[in-house]
Amino acid sequence: MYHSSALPFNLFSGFTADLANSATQTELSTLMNSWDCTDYDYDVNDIDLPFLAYLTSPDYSSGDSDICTLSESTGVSETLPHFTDLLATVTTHRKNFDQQVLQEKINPQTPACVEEMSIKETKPSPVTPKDHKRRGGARTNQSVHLWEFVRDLLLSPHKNQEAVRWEDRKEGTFRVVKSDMIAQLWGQQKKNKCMNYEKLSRALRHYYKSGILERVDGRLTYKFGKKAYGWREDSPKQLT
DNA sequence: CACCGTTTTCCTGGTT
DNA sequence: CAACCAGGAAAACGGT
Repeated sequence: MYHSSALPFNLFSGFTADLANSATQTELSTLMNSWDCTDYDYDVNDIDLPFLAYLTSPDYSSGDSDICTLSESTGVSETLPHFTDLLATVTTHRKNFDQQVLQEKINPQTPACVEEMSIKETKPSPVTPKDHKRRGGARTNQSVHLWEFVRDLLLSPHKNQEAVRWEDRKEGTFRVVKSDMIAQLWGQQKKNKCMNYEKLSRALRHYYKSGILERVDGRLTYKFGKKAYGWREDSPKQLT
């Protein structure tokens, strides 16, 4: 049923069957507590559990077997496209889940955020100089971080629209090709019509300090840092 | 309610 | 001159 090699972690025997059969978040959390994930880079949190469960389900396994076999000679995965697909699948399911949670949180009868959005849209407002000055926003309820968004663009050419492309895939360097486009895409994601590349790039620069991105020479060029995960083509540690 | 992390907004100054 | 880059500062906002 479950393909151990498809998951970016080692799992102990019997774990996956339990995982797939766990009905509630609490059950899943309890189960996860018994698993030591310290050996892996992947940072698992509760929200990932439904997707881990999905990966172990018959639904997932029906069409995908022998994913991510490792070459004995090179030690590198020979079926990387499958792994990329897998990551994309997990990402999609995660997003759907996030949307679902969001929808449950928002009572359609009292659409506070919709109201807020319409205010934002219909009322550019007679701003006083001060009002105009600071109108920040935090991360969205969709829980997608900017760097993950960029990573997903790099991994999903169909969404990408050539806004960003790999400069050196192995090094993790990438280049923003269309700065306006990527800002627009990010703005769509965050439902923020005021997003532009200036602001997006400032947000990217904040990642230098946390190690998610590293500085590299060259305009519009960035590099994934040690704290970034899921972007690698061959990640033996994850494939085990 | 306080605090934290992330992102947004704005800004100044420097570089390509 | 336009487009970027580097960061500081402050604020917004979701999550805990």
